Amino acid sequence: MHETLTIGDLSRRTGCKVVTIRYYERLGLLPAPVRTQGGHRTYTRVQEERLRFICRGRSLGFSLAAVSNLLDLLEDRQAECGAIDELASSHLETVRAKIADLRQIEAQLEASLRICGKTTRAQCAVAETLAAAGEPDQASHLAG
Amino acid sequence: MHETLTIGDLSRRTGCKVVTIRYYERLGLLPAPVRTQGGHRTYTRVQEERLRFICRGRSLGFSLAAVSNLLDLLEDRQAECGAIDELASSHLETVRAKIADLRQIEAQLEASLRICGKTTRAQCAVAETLAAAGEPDQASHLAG
DNA sequence: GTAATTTCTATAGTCGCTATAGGTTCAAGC
DNA sequence: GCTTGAACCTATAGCGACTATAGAAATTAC
Repeated sequence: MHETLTIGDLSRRTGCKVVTIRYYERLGLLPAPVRTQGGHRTYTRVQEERLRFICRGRSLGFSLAAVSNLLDLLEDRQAECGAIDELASSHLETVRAKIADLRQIEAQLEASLRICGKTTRAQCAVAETLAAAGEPDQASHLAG
Repeated sequence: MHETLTIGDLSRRTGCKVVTIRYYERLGLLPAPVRTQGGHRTYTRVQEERLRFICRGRSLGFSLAAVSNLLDLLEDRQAECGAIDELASSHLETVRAKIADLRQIEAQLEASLRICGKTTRAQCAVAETLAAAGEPDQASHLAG
Protein backbone atom coordinates (compact mmCIF):
# COMPACT_ATOMS: atom_id res chain seq x y z
CA MET A 1 0.00 0.00 0.00
CA HIS A 2 2.67 2.49 -0.94
CA GLU A 3 1.51 5.74 -2.41
CA THR A 4 -2.22 5.38 -2.59
CA LEU A 5 -4.39 8.37 -1.91
CA THR A 6 -7.85 8.80 -0.47
CA ILE A 7 -10.20 11.09 -2.30
CA GLY A 8 -9.55 13.69 0.37
CA ASP A 9 -5.79 13.46 -0.16
CA LEU A 10 -6.29 13.83 -3.88
CA SER A 11 -8.51 16.81 -3.30
CA ARG A 12 -5.92 18.54 -1.14
CA ARG A 13 -3.11 17.79 -3.56
CA THR A 14 -4.92 19.03 -6.64
CA GLY A 15 -7.18 21.72 -5.24
CA CYS A 16 -10.16 19.98 -6.81
CA LYS A 17 -13.10 19.45 -4.50
CA VAL A 18 -14.04 15.95 -3.42
CA VAL A 19 -17.52 16.23 -4.88
CA THR A 20 -16.07 17.47 -8.14
CA ILE A 21 -13.71 14.51 -8.35
CA ARG A 22 -16.65 12.15 -7.96
CA TYR A 23 -18.55 14.19 -10.51
CA TYR A 24 -15.74 13.80 -13.04
CA GLU A 25 -15.74 10.08 -12.42
CA ARG A 26 -19.46 9.89 -13.06
CA LEU A 27 -18.94 11.71 -16.35
CA GLY A 28 -16.24 9.28 -17.36
CA LEU A 29 -13.43 11.82 -17.33
CA LEU A 30 -11.69 9.93 -14.56
CA PRO A 31 -11.63 6.14 -14.54
CA ALA A 32 -13.33 4.41 -11.64
CA PRO A 33 -10.60 3.85 -9.05
CA VAL A 34 -9.85 0.80 -6.96
CA ARG A 35 -11.86 0.69 -3.75
CA THR A 36 -11.06 -0.39 -0.22
CA GLN A 37 -13.02 -3.26 1.30
CA GLY A 38 -15.32 -0.64 2.77
CA GLY A 39 -15.92 0.96 -0.62
CA HIS A 40 -13.71 4.03 -0.30
CA ARG A 41 -11.90 5.18 -3.42
CA THR A 42 -8.12 4.86 -3.57
CA TYR A 43 -6.09 6.72 -6.15
CA THR A 44 -2.66 6.47 -7.67
CA ARG A 45 -0.27 8.97 -9.16
CA VAL A 46 -1.54 8.23 -12.64
CA GLN A 47 -5.01 9.34 -11.71
CA GLU A 48 -3.60 12.36 -9.94
CA GLU A 49 -1.88 13.42 -13.14
CA ARG A 50 -5.04 12.98 -15.11
CA LEU A 51 -7.03 15.02 -12.63
CA ARG A 52 -4.40 17.75 -12.69
CA PHE A 53 -4.72 17.88 -16.43
CA ILE A 54 -8.47 18.25 -16.20
CA CYS A 55 -8.24 21.00 -13.61
CA ARG A 56 -5.64 22.83 -15.61
CA GLY A 57 -7.80 22.63 -18.71
CA ARG A 58 -10.78 23.93 -16.79
CA SER A 59 -8.77 26.77 -15.33
CA LEU A 60 -7.83 27.72 -18.88
CA GLY A 61 -11.52 27.88 -19.62
CA PHE A 62 -11.86 24.72 -21.70
CA SER A 63 -15.22 23.00 -21.41
CA LEU A 64 -15.26 19.52 -19.95
CA ALA A 65 -16.06 18.21 -23.42
CA ALA A 66 -12.97 19.93 -24.79
CA VAL A 67 -10.86 18.59 -21.94
CA SER A 68 -12.17 15.14 -22.72
CA ASN A 69 -11.17 15.57 -26.36
CA LEU A 70 -7.73 16.74 -25.35
CA LEU A 71 -7.27 13.75 -23.09
CA ASP A 72 -8.23 11.42 -25.91
CA LEU A 73 -5.82 13.13 -28.26
CA LEU A 74 -3.00 12.84 -25.79
CA GLU A 75 -3.77 9.20 -25.14
CA ASP A 76 -3.70 8.43 -28.84
CA ARG A 77 -0.06 8.11 -29.84
CA GLN A 78 -1.19 8.29 -33.45
CA ALA A 79 -2.83 11.66 -33.04
CA GLU A 80 -1.04 14.66 -34.28
CA CYS A 81 -0.03 17.74 -32.47
CA GLY A 82 -2.06 19.65 -35.05
CA ALA A 83 -5.37 18.51 -33.68
CA ILE A 84 -4.42 19.69 -30.23
CA ASP A 85 -3.21 22.97 -31.62
CA GLU A 86 -6.48 23.47 -33.40
CA LEU A 87 -8.52 22.97 -30.28
CA ALA A 88 -6.30 25.34 -28.39
CA SER A 89 -6.34 28.08 -30.98
CA SER A 90 -10.05 27.90 -31.51
CA HIS A 91 -10.38 28.24 -27.77
CA LEU A 92 -8.03 31.19 -27.86
CA GLU A 93 -10.42 32.85 -30.30
CA THR A 94 -13.27 32.37 -27.86
CA VAL A 95 -11.23 33.78 -25.03
CA ARG A 96 -10.33 36.84 -27.08
CA ALA A 97 -13.94 37.42 -28.03
CA LYS A 98 -14.94 37.28 -24.40
CA ILE A 99 -12.26 39.76 -23.47
CA ALA A 100 -13.49 42.13 -26.16
CA ASP A 101 -17.06 41.87 -24.92
CA LEU A 102 -16.05 42.45 -21.34
CA ARG A 103 -13.96 45.44 -22.26
CA GLN A 104 -16.96 47.07 -23.88
CA ILE A 105 -18.99 46.42 -20.78
CA GLU A 106 -16.19 47.80 -18.66
CA ALA A 107 -16.06 50.97 -20.73
CA GLN A 108 -19.79 51.53 -20.50
CA LEU A 109 -19.90 50.98 -16.78
CA GLU A 110 -16.92 53.26 -16.28
CA ALA A 111 -18.50 55.95 -18.38
CA SER A 112 -21.74 56.01 -16.45
CA LEU A 113 -20.00 55.81 -13.11
CA ARG A 114 -17.79 58.75 -14.03
CA ILE A 115 -20.80 60.90 -14.71
CA CYS A 116 -22.69 59.68 -11.71
CA GLY A 117 -21.84 60.88 -8.27
CA LYS A 118 -22.00 64.30 -9.86
CA THR A 119 -25.66 64.30 -10.73
CA THR A 120 -28.83 64.08 -8.72
CA ARG A 121 -30.95 61.00 -8.44
CA ALA A 122 -33.32 62.16 -11.14
CA GLN A 123 -30.64 61.85 -13.76
CA CYS A 124 -28.63 58.98 -12.35
CA ALA A 125 -26.29 58.13 -15.16
CA VAL A 126 -26.09 54.47 -14.33
CA ALA A 127 -29.86 54.23 -14.44
CA GLU A 128 -29.88 56.01 -17.76
CA THR A 129 -27.28 53.72 -19.22
CA LEU A 130 -29.43 50.79 -18.31
CA ALA A 131 -32.62 52.34 -19.52
CA ALA A 132 -30.99 53.50 -22.76
CA ALA A 133 -33.58 52.88 -25.40
CA GLY A 134 -31.17 52.31 -28.23
CA GLU A 135 -31.30 49.49 -30.72
CA PRO A 136 -31.48 46.11 -29.13
CA ASP A 137 -28.01 44.66 -29.18
CA GLN A 138 -27.46 40.95 -29.12
CA ALA A 139 -24.65 40.23 -26.76
CA SER A 140 -26.21 36.85 -26.21
CA HIS A 141 -22.86 35.17 -25.84
CA LEU A 142 -22.10 37.20 -22.76
CA ALA A 143 -23.93 36.51 -19.58
CA GLY A 144 -20.83 34.98 -18.04
CA MET B 1 -56.92 49.33 -28.35
CA HIS B 2 -54.24 51.73 -29.38
CA GLU B 3 -50.64 50.69 -29.03
CA THR B 4 -50.83 47.26 -27.52
CA LEU B 5 -48.26 44.67 -28.48
CA THR B 6 -48.35 40.92 -28.78
CA ILE B 7 -45.51 38.99 -27.24
CA GLY B 8 -44.10 38.53 -30.74
CA ASP B 9 -44.15 42.28 -31.39
CA LEU B 10 -42.42 42.88 -28.10
CA SER B 11 -39.85 40.26 -28.96
CA ARG B 12 -39.06 41.86 -32.31
CA ARG B 13 -38.90 45.34 -30.82
CA THR B 14 -36.58 44.43 -27.98
CA GLY B 15 -34.56 41.58 -29.44
CA CYS B 16 -35.55 39.42 -26.48
CA LYS B 17 -36.87 35.99 -27.38
CA VAL B 18 -40.52 35.14 -26.77
CA VAL B 19 -39.66 32.26 -24.47
CA THR B 20 -37.31 34.49 -22.52
CA ILE B 21 -40.02 37.10 -22.03
CA ARG B 22 -42.32 34.46 -20.61
CA TYR B 23 -39.45 33.21 -18.48
CA TYR B 24 -38.91 36.69 -17.01
CA GLU B 25 -42.59 36.91 -16.25
CA ARG B 26 -42.48 33.61 -14.43
CA LEU B 27 -39.58 34.88 -12.34
CA GLY B 28 -41.50 38.02 -11.49
CA LEU B 29 -39.20 40.40 -13.30
CA LEU B 30 -42.00 41.40 -15.63
CA PRO B 31 -45.53 41.87 -14.30
CA ALA B 32 -48.21 39.57 -15.67
CA PRO B 33 -49.71 41.42 -18.61
CA VAL B 34 -53.34 41.83 -19.58
CA ARG B 35 -54.62 38.95 -21.70
CA THR B 36 -56.94 38.75 -24.65
CA GLN B 37 -60.13 36.74 -24.29
CA GLY B 38 -58.23 33.85 -25.80
CA GLY B 39 -55.44 34.10 -23.28
CA HIS B 40 -52.75 35.80 -25.37
CA ARG B 41 -50.56 38.35 -23.62
CA THR B 42 -50.85 42.02 -24.57
CA TYR B 43 -48.20 44.52 -23.63
CA THR B 44 -47.93 48.26 -23.32
CA ARG B 45 -45.06 50.69 -23.68
CA VAL B 46 -44.43 50.64 -19.96
CA GLN B 47 -43.70 46.94 -20.05
CA GLU B 48 -41.58 47.41 -23.13
CA GLU B 49 -39.41 49.88 -21.27
CA ARG B 50 -39.05 47.54 -18.36
CA LEU B 51 -38.04 44.68 -20.63
CA ARG B 52 -35.52 46.87 -22.40
CA PHE B 53 -34.01 47.70 -19.05
CA ILE B 54 -33.71 44.04 -18.18
CA CYS B 55 -32.10 43.16 -21.50
CA ARG B 56 -29.69 46.01 -21.23
CA GLY B 57 -28.72 44.96 -17.74
CA ARG B 58 -28.16 41.42 -18.92
CA SER B 59 -26.07 42.56 -21.86
CA LEU B 60 -23.91 44.43 -19.37
CA GLY B 61 -23.44 41.16 -17.56
CA PHE B 62 -25.61 41.80 -14.51
CA SER B 63 -27.29 38.74 -13.07
CA LEU B 64 -31.07 38.64 -13.13
CA ALA B 65 -31.00 39.08 -9.36
CA ALA B 66 -28.93 42.23 -9.75
CA VAL B 67 -31.24 43.51 -12.48
CA SER B 68 -34.15 42.87 -10.17
CA ASN B 69 -32.46 44.90 -7.44
CA LEU B 70 -31.77 47.71 -9.85
CA LEU B 71 -35.38 47.78 -10.95
CA ASP B 72 -36.50 47.99 -7.34
CA LEU B 73 -34.09 50.81 -6.67
CA LEU B 74 -35.32 52.75 -9.66
CA GLU B 75 -38.92 52.20 -8.70
CA ASP B 76 -38.27 53.51 -5.22
CA ARG B 77 -38.25 57.28 -5.43
CA GLN B 78 -36.74 57.34 -1.95
CA ALA B 79 -33.73 55.30 -2.96
CA GLU B 80 -30.52 57.08 -3.55
CA CYS B 81 -28.35 57.13 -6.56
CA GLY B 82 -25.62 55.80 -4.29
CA ALA B 83 -27.13 52.37 -3.97
CA ILE B 84 -27.32 52.05 -7.73
CA ASP B 85 -23.77 53.28 -8.06
CA GLU B 86 -22.61 50.71 -5.57
CA LEU B 87 -24.20 47.86 -7.44
CA ALA B 88 -22.72 49.08 -10.67
CA SER B 89 -19.22 49.58 -9.34
CA SER B 90 -19.17 46.26 -7.57
CA HIS B 91 -20.19 44.72 -10.85
CA LEU B 92 -17.43 46.65 -12.57
CA GLU B 93 -14.99 45.04 -10.17
CA THR B 94 -16.25 41.63 -11.18
CA VAL B 95 -15.95 42.48 -14.84
CA ARG B 96 -12.39 43.67 -14.38
CA ALA B 97 -11.46 40.54 -12.48
CA LYS B 98 -12.84 38.43 -15.29
CA ILE B 99 -10.88 40.38 -17.86
CA ALA B 100 -7.71 39.89 -15.85
CA ASP B 101 -8.32 36.15 -15.63
CA LEU B 102 -9.03 35.87 -19.31
CA ARG B 103 -5.93 37.82 -20.19
CA GLN B 104 -3.80 35.38 -18.24
CA ILE B 105 -5.45 32.53 -20.04
CA GLU B 106 -4.91 34.28 -23.34
CA ALA B 107 -1.24 34.77 -22.59
CA GLN B 108 -0.73 31.13 -21.63
CA LEU B 109 -2.50 29.83 -24.68
CA GLU B 110 -0.56 32.21 -26.92
CA ALA B 111 2.70 31.14 -25.37
CA SER B 112 2.14 27.45 -25.90
CA LEU B 113 0.80 27.95 -29.39
CA ARG B 114 3.84 30.01 -30.31
CA ILE B 115 6.15 27.21 -29.31
CA CYS B 116 4.04 24.52 -30.84
CA GLY B 117 3.99 23.96 -34.55
CA LYS B 118 7.73 24.02 -34.19
CA THR B 119 8.12 20.94 -32.10
CA THR B 120 7.31 17.31 -32.60
CA ARG B 121 4.35 15.56 -31.11
CA ALA B 122 6.35 14.16 -28.24
CA GLN B 123 6.88 17.59 -26.78
CA CYS B 124 3.67 19.29 -27.86
CA ALA B 125 3.77 22.55 -25.98
CA VAL B 126 0.03 22.84 -25.63
CA ALA B 127 -0.10 19.41 -24.08
CA GLU B 128 2.69 20.35 -21.71
CA THR B 129 0.95 23.54 -20.68
CA LEU B 130 -2.07 21.53 -19.77
CA ALA B 131 -0.16 18.83 -18.01
CA ALA B 132 1.97 21.37 -16.13
CA ALA B 133 2.27 19.97 -12.66
CA GLY B 134 2.59 23.28 -10.89
CA GLU B 135 0.72 24.30 -7.79
CA PRO B 136 -3.01 23.90 -8.11
CA ASP B 137 -4.40 27.33 -8.89
CA GLN B 138 -7.94 28.18 -7.99
CA ALA B 139 -9.42 30.05 -10.87
CA SER B 140 -12.77 28.79 -9.74
CA HIS B 141 -14.50 31.98 -10.74
CA LEU B 142 -13.61 31.38 -14.35
CA ALA B 143 -15.33 28.65 -16.23
CA GLY B 144 -17.44 31.20 -18.03
C1' DG C 1 -14.29 1.22 22.55
C1' DT C 2 -15.94 5.38 21.38
C1' DA C 3 -16.06 9.69 19.13
C1' DA C 4 -14.89 12.57 15.35
C1' DT C 5 -13.94 12.78 10.80
C1' DT C 6 -14.21 11.16 6.29
C1' DT C 7 -16.37 8.79 2.97
C1' DC C 8 -20.33 6.69 0.61
C1' DT C 9 -24.86 7.05 -2.40
C1' DA C 10 -28.71 9.33 -4.27
C1' DT C 11 -31.27 13.19 -5.22
C1' DA C 12 -32.40 17.97 -5.88
C1' DG C 13 -31.02 22.71 -6.63
C1' DT C 14 -28.32 26.60 -8.97
C1' DC C 15 -28.36 30.09 -13.25
C1' DG C 16 -30.25 31.64 -17.50
C1' DC C 17 -32.03 30.08 -20.55
C1' DT C 18 -33.47 26.50 -24.63
C1' DA C 19 -36.06 22.68 -26.53
C1' DT C 20 -39.94 19.70 -26.96
C1' DA C 21 -44.75 18.17 -27.10
C1' DG C 22 -49.30 18.93 -27.76
C1' DG C 23 -52.82 21.90 -27.73
C1' DT C 24 -55.54 26.73 -28.69
C1' DT C 25 -56.23 31.28 -30.77
C1' DC C 26 -55.80 34.64 -34.15
C1' DA C 27 -55.60 37.08 -38.80
C1' DA C 28 -56.02 36.67 -43.62
C1' DG C 29 -57.76 34.93 -47.87
C1' DC C 30 -61.53 32.93 -50.35
C1' DG D 1 -68.50 31.54 -42.88
C1' DC D 2 -64.63 28.54 -43.34
C1' DT D 3 -60.13 27.06 -43.78
C1' DT D 4 -55.40 27.45 -43.34
C1' DG D 5 -51.17 28.58 -41.24
C1' DA D 6 -48.76 31.37 -38.19
C1' DA D 7 -48.44 32.75 -33.67
C1' DC D 8 -49.65 31.80 -29.27
C1' DC D 9 -50.55 28.87 -24.92
C1' DT D 10 -48.93 25.50 -20.90
C1' DA D 11 -46.07 22.17 -18.85
C1' DT D 12 -42.04 19.68 -18.56
C1' DA D 13 -37.31 18.36 -19.32
C1' DG D 14 -32.63 19.46 -20.60
C1' DC D 15 -28.06 22.09 -20.85
C1' DG D 16 -23.15 22.83 -18.32
C1' DA D 17 -20.52 22.49 -14.38
C1' DC D 18 -21.06 22.12 -10.48
C1' DT D 19 -23.08 22.63 -5.31
C1' DA D 20 -25.96 21.28 -1.50
C1' DT D 21 -28.54 18.12 1.26
C1' DA D 22 -29.69 13.90 3.79
C1' DG D 23 -28.69 9.83 5.85
C1' DA D 24 -25.82 5.90 6.27
C1' DA D 25 -21.31 3.43 6.57
C1' DA D 26 -16.23 3.34 6.99
C1' DT D 27 -12.11 4.97 8.82
C1' DT D 28 -8.89 7.19 12.11
C1' DA D 29 -7.37 9.13 16.36
C1' DC D 30 -7.44 8.83 21.11
